[in-house]
Amino acid sequence: MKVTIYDVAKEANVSIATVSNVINKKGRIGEKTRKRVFEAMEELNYEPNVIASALMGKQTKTIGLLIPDLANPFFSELARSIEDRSHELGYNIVICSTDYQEDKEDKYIGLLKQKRVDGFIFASGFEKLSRVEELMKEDIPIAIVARDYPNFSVNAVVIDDYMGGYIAAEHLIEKGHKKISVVAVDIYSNRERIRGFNDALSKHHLQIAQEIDFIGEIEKNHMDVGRKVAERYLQCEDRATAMFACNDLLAIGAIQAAKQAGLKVPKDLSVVGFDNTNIASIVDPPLTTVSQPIQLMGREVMDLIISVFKGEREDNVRVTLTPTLVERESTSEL
Amino acid sequence: MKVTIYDVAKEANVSIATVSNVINKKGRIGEKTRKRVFEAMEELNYEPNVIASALMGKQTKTIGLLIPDLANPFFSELARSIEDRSHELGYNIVICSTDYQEDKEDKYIGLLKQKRVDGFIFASGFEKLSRVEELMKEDIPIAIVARDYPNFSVNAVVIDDYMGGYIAAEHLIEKGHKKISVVAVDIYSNRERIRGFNDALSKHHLQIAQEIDFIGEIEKNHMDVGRKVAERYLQCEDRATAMFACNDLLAIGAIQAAKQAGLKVPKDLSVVGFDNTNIASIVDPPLTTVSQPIQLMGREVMDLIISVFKGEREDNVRVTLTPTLVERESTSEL
DNA sequence: AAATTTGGATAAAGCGCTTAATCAATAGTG
DNA sequence: CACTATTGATTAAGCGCTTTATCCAAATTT
Repeated sequence: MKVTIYDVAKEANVSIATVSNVINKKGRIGEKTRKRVFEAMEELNYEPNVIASALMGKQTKTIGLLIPDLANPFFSELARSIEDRSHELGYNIVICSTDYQEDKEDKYIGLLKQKRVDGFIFASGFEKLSRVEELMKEDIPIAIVARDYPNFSVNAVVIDDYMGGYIAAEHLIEKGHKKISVVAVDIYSNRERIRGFNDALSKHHLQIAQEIDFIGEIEKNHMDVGRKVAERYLQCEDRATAMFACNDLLAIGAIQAAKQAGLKVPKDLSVVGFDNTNIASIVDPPLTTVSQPIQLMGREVMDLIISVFKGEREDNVRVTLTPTLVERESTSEL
Repeated sequence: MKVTIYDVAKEANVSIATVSNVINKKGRIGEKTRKRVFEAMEELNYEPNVIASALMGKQTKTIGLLIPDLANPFFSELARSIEDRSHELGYNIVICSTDYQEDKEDKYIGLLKQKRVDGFIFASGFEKLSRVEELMKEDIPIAIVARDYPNFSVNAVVIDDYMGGYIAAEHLIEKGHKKISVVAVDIYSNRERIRGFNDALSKHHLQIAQEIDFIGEIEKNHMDVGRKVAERYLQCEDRATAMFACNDLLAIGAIQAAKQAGLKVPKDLSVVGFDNTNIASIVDPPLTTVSQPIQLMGREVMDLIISVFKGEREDNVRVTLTPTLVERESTSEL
């Protein structure tokens, strides 16, 4: 049988209340009693039942993490960094991949609420705020990462997407490019990146070479999207000499399309990506890309939600991190 | 305030036992009462508290998944497939990355036991069986995936590593290669793969060109390992014309080393990888690799552990899946 | 010496649920 | 019609813990 607090109490000749107090470092306990209790716990190999204490209103020490797709390198790296920090702080995370589908979001949130997770971290991919608002109304701590909701007061760790797009553009402009097109799927952060990108071009009296060609549905495989879109761009006469892809996967797809069309990257076409996932340095040529500080984001968002638990910090804080350009070999002078 | 089973009972004018019974489809309940209870639940927006029912000995509907590193594509893809199946079956998984470190394994197993997960899935990376045996002694369901322990009776979903190595060798031999070296880190499945590889070579009166050069510690970054090892191999006179890398990351590292040395892949050096992760088709040239059926493995291991919960299947089943060779462009005729 | 404080422990209620035991009322049987 | 089954619902105990109120004895104060 599982050993309970009763067994420990009996073994140590004290009441269960005392054992509980020893464990939680609460109330006054004599030195010898404390020692006896510890010995009894050791002796019996006692492991407190988190379930039972959660039922009494304590934390479950578990946090729900919703991401679009765990198999996507950006999110698995982000999840890993959140995981690391959560373990440091004594929490576990349960990860759910939503595939950008609202019914899945609903289902997972429901499941996790029933399990009384201490809070939720939402990573990107949410267009609708209603669910978040609902949770906030129920006083369930939440934090958002890698996704900004301007005009909405919520705990969030974000990067400056606008700036990310801006520096991508500046890089390309510096290299002398004038005809630049954009590869993106239509989600919020990309719209911000494009806005920044556009503004940088405007400043230099340039504009995006082609109408942005969003693929209808947000397909699971961004690489295919990148390839298809880039193919189309490359077919038109007077093609662009550079492309800005709103994430690394899209960029890689674009590079593949270029290669297939017999173009050399970066000689014939420069490509800059976004995210700086591990694969950016794996591909050939290594990708010039706007780097998101993934490690830092994970740590920050975890710390943020923990501080909410503790009531330490003012609620609804927005932490903005800055992206940086990592220059590798997929871009060159025109 | 959170709405409880008591509120529902009062609203529906029945006892809490009745509410519990309609929720769990147990005992006899009249049609009208059932309806009234459902209406009350709907009305009050009732969500059963999994914590409380877990305390009564029911499942937590949560499974612990231990993997070496969530940021490694093979494992994040595997985790994703396990996650998908677990959701289909109404479970959640909590993922822990162990980095091949025993103290982390211990810590996470302890944490998850306190949280009363229904079972554990161990994915690869475990050299020691003691912890697994301990859990089995405590009657905690476990299953192992992507890691074989021959001579040990445990629920496991594995691929035939020996065969994987074997077909890799045959492929290279067919292409006319005679001088072949092996890139690997020293973990169990790799030793099996190499054994199969070796046997295939022997059958053709060949042998591995170079003493296998295991890097001491299992570094986090397999790509670096692959690069370093391959560099060393390529420096020696009479270098091999082909390499077998025991996973895709190692293979990619090897390819990078080859490129750096001014060699063309596959013209000057053929490389075959192992795993067939998503990155295999991303890199340039696309990787010829031994494919593990990741989707299937995830699904099978989940189904396996569930069947243990239900006592449906004989305990300690080993499901062996077969790897297949996916030929892409990193290998060619000599 | 009596009154008060205090350090150290306990009894008991309750968290939200499940379930075995029980019971009331109706239906079925000879 | 008396008696047993059957149906449908309830009572109450208990899962393993936390916590508040309470208590007792020894130490301190007056």
